[in-house]
Amino acid sequence: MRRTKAEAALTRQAILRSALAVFSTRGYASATLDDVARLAGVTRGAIYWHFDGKAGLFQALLETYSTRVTEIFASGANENGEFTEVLTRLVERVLEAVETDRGVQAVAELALFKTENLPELRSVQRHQAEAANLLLQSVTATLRRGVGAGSLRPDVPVEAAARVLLGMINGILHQWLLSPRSFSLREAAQPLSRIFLHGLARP
Amino acid sequence: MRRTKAEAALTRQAILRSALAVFSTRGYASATLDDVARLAGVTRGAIYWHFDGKAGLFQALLETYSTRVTEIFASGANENGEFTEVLTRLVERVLEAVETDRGVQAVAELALFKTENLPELRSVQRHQAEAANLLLQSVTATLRRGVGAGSLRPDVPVEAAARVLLGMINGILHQWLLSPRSFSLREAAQPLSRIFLHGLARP
DNA sequence: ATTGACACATACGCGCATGCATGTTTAATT
DNA sequence: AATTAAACATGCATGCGCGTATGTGTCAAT
Repeated sequence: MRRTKAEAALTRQAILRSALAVFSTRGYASATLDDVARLAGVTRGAIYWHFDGKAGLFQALLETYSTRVTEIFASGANENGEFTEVLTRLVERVLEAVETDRGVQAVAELALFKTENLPELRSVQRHQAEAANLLLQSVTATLRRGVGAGSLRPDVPVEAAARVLLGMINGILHQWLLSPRSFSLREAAQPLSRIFLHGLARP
Repeated sequence: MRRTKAEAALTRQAILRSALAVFSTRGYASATLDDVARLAGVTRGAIYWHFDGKAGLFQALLETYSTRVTEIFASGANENGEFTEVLTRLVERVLEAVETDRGVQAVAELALFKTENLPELRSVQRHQAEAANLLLQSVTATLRRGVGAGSLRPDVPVEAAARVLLGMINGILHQWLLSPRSFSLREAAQPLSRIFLHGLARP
């Protein structure tokens, strides 16, 4: 059954797609590799060939979509313009990505709020924690630049403010993900993140 | 081995304490009833006598501590005084409870951010969702009263604002719980929630 | 004093998903 | 054309943790 390389890459993608669906509906612990395989139209043997067991599949899944989110953040942070506007747009970008892209949405749900701490997922968790810390440092630096440029009040505790800002995004995401999409992410978050950022601005 | 009623209640408490420790370190899925039993100095038989299996134990654990949190919320919401002050104090109360009480802390971690959606926990999840919705309605009503009393700007979207406020708390909690206690909850959150609430107040 | 229920301990069976060790076919290499 | 190895499928062994059934000793009541 040796398929061509293109076919192999295709089944790999199919496995990843199935894994996304199964993991996000059943959760990691309850999901079985057999479910993933059958949904992809293969057997567990294919999974063990392409990935390093269950944990390896999960990690590969997270990496696939986390790069997309980091791209969004990186592109947003390097924009120029009025300071508050830049951050507001950044928030909007991220939330829009989550709201429209089902893949990003499911992965965000898995990585942020369903992080089951099994021993086999230790390395995955460390990876996530590093990414979160990097993001915090990035936002902190952005706020610090805002203070330096004089557009924010000098007495703003930048790191704490960055935590609150990210926490706000996370919190909104949490609310939106667990309630059955009862409200629009952007419409709810945009004016209020503006309020918060406006509170940081110097009078 | 028929212990007296007092002794039985004691072992029940011991089981709950052990369950809290084991579930919060290993997570629900990875935790085993044998670990819980051995930590409590009993066997699995005792657990099955006092509780309805693994899911029942988990549910009982959550209920034990969730009542304490709802008490805090209820007591805070019925205070009177300047509107912004009341809400600020409420936020502070909740965060203080989480920061000081290890039990509340661990349960918050389990219930909010490690909610593994196994089929056996469906009823638990529904219970949590109901509680969250009730809380949202409560905060929304409080904000609406603030608008009615004229202390908040009339154009504030109350429900969205309530979501953001709760989301902010959740987000901060999330940050604080997963990072190794690298900052003080109250010190970080208090001034910034004040900023947000001040932004809602009418000029 | 005996009985019965209580509060567990012990023992058993059971399913189930994982990991690995093989087949088996076919594409690529020479 | 023959050999190699890729890309899986299949089968097997294994362990682990849950649920329950049953034992067992002790307290309370008659």
